[in-house]
Amino acid sequence: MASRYNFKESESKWQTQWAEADCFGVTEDPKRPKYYVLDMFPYPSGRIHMGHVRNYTLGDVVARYKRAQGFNVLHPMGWDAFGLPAENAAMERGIHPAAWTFDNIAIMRDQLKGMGLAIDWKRELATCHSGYYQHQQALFLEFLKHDLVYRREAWVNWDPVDHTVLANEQVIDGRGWRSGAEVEKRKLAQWFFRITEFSDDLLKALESLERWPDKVRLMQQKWIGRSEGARVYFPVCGRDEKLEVYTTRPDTLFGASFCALSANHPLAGEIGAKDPAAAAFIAECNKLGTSEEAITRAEKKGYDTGIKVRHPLDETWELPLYIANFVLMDYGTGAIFGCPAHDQRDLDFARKYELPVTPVILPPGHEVAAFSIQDEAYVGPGTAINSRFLDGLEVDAAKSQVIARLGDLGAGQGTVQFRLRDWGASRQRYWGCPIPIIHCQACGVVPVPSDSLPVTLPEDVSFDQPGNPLDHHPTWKMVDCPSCGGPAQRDTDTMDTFVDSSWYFARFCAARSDQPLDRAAVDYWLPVDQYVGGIEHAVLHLLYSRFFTRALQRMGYLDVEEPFDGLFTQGMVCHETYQGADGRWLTPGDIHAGDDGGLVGPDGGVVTRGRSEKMSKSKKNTIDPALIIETYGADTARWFMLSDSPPDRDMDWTESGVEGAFRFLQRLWRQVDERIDSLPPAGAALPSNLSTGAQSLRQAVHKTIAAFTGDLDQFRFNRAVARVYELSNSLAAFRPEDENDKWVEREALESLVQMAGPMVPHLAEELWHKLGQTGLLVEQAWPVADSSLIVDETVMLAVQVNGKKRALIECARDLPEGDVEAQALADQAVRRAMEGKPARKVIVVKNRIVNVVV
RNA sequence: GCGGGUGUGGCGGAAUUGGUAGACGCGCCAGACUCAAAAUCUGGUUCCCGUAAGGGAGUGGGGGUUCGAUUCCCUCCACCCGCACCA
Repeated sequence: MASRYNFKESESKWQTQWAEADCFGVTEDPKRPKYYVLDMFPYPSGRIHMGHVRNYTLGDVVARYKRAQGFNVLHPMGWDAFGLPAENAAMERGIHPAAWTFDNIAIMRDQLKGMGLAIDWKRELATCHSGYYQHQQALFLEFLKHDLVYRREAWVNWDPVDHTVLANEQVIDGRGWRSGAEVEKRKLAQWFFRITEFSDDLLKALESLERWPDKVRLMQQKWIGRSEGARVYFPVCGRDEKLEVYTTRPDTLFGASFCALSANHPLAGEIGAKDPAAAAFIAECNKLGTSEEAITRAEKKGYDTGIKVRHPLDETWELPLYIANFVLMDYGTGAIFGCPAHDQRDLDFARKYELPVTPVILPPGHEVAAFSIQDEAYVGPGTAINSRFLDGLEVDAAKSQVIARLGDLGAGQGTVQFRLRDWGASRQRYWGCPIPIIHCQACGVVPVPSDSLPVTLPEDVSFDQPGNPLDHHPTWKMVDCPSCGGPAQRDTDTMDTFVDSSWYFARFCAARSDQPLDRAAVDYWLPVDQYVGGIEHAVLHLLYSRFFTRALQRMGYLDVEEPFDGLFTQGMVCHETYQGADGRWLTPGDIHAGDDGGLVGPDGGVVTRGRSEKMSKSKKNTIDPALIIETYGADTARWFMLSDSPPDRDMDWTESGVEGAFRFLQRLWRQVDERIDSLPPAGAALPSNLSTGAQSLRQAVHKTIAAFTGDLDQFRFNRAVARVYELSNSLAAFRPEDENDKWVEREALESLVQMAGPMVPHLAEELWHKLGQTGLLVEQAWPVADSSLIVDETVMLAVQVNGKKRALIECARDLPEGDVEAQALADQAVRRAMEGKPARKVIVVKNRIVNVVV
């Protein structure tokens, strides 16, 4: 009687053995090729969710596979542990953020260990630990020394209820995500990382990231947003001042009919100071929501300042100067010239304020006299008209001509403009890395001396009033100036948590070093060979990390430009959604099948089945991985994660799918269990005289090894899983004819177990030992296919007549074309389909297909 | 609005990158085992006509290139994602 696989016993047993043998602990070894596999480290929110399970299963397959291939594999884990939820927990439940965070880490660490991940836990780190952030503070001061971080006044999103700055991502439809208050724009002194120093580099190097998804590269490219154009200076009438404007269309300069300032432009501020109506308009602009709809719905509005500016190429030509709500302070110079004929916004604005619309670019095939602008601006190519010395030139030629002329006159020059802005990293929060700066009335900004690091967070803080707890703390910020000894104050802001995650991959190389980075270790391990995580970090985290790596290289901390050589972005884990009659979301655990085949809720009410969506608390369609692991085991969860859906696509979590995965693992166990007593011993030599059935099973084994290996290399895990099923099916159908044949059964079973190893490591380890092997499977080299076995001697060729398949013929591999053609034409079904007509043409594709054209 | 992606049986998906469409799994159907159920095993399962042999249609719709198209081109539709007043 076949017994069953006891996953509970087995999983904890092997986890213990791997840990005791320190299988996954690594050190630098220059003699061996290294492979650094990194999974995006989790935020310790409380418990692991299915997204983590998918992410870490994918990374673990790579880590274990590369390890079996002989690489020295670094696969670490840590905690992205600073952030708002900890402060929210403190406010809502009165738990200290540190206690909440460390409790969560303890729970989640156990959960991850229960997944059987091949991780070097000795390198574990948490960004909220002073042992980590002290080095971050040291790096910050290095950045400051190298002028890669600086302080300036900046417009920020201000939540007037919570008294704090919000990141752009925390502003939803113009309102603070927590308070719901309308966000205002305020000017505050903030620390900025000089990411724009590397704009060009960051953009150009995207091309070299061949093992990144195109999608991510494209998103970063758009985000960096390089454009070529010109700075143009418009003299302001009655002032000894010039208005600087950025444009990508200097060729349309003679079509200008106005200039416009952003409401936050310094000149607008000056004007507002004297002109109450202007001030009111500016205030209105600043209140305007930043949400999508607010922007698309907002009417183009302007305020005529009454001031005139002179055209840079004609001092007799005066243009009105407006303050306009659609001009962004963040882009270019915060001021534009308007050319209504060739820009839709400018056209809308010109129509509203009855400004002239002069076409200066003539579309190909049009006559000057017959061409005019109606409701749509013309943005296409053409030749310059109404443009004096530019007339007749194509757009590109006109651009370079006008830039040359502007240069001669000192009225402008060609420039490259980026959309990317410096990274504002100050946060008015408690649970983050303190900025190691002291503000002294006498000395100004003074860095905290390195021997005074770390600047640790005070533990006795209260969250009972809005705003920054560090600022409210009675004593923490009060210090003596390190420079003059006078009374001074600490910077009470903390760093954006994206700073924490911008260098953790490098810290993992020597996680206990007393320096931020250990040069020998980073030189050995970096770059990360395979990074695995969600697409949601396509821009922010992945761009910041690329910037940090460049900055660290410049400062001599490491010598790579790109942190992540290969990037894989996994899809989301989805589940069906359920709603009760009252419209409330119901959790899958409360749903069961009714008698009539429909779904019934907890109270017996009717349940509507909704579309499958990303698992989320709000839709209540989450499945707790802990429950799955408890019921089916970690290997089942891992196996199901890898089956069916390609890893980069969203997948559906279904109960029946999990059960299917569980069934297969049990079947694999049975296949070994039922045969083990009659198998030859482990290590026995290949016998001669195998039956044809055994020979073809051997072929199947080696073909599978070759294909499976290729699939793993390409992240095609779902296909790799299917190949294991196929081989398992072949083995199940196999009947050995004699003792020799049983050698092949052993070979098939051992190969199956080895291939399954990276995916379902506990079961595979168990079976490996059941098969009589003595060492650990994780120490076993990856199987290699015998190339002489993966080529068939005969092939099945499809024969088409006029493109329709009519027959299958079996031929010797590489049979000459003439022989193949003869065999095809002799086939009964082919002849019937040809209806006695002669073949006009016969196409033979070697070892693949024959097409007869009649 | 701009950019990108996806679309194949009841479902998840496969198809050697222009060469036998539907591998593998889920589900379903039938059978075996069982007093029975579960588990397991065997067979079947794109649709239509046909008892069958066989035939026809078929990869979101329409058109094209080709001996041959899920794959390439044009066009339309649906859904998803990213960016969004970027001058």
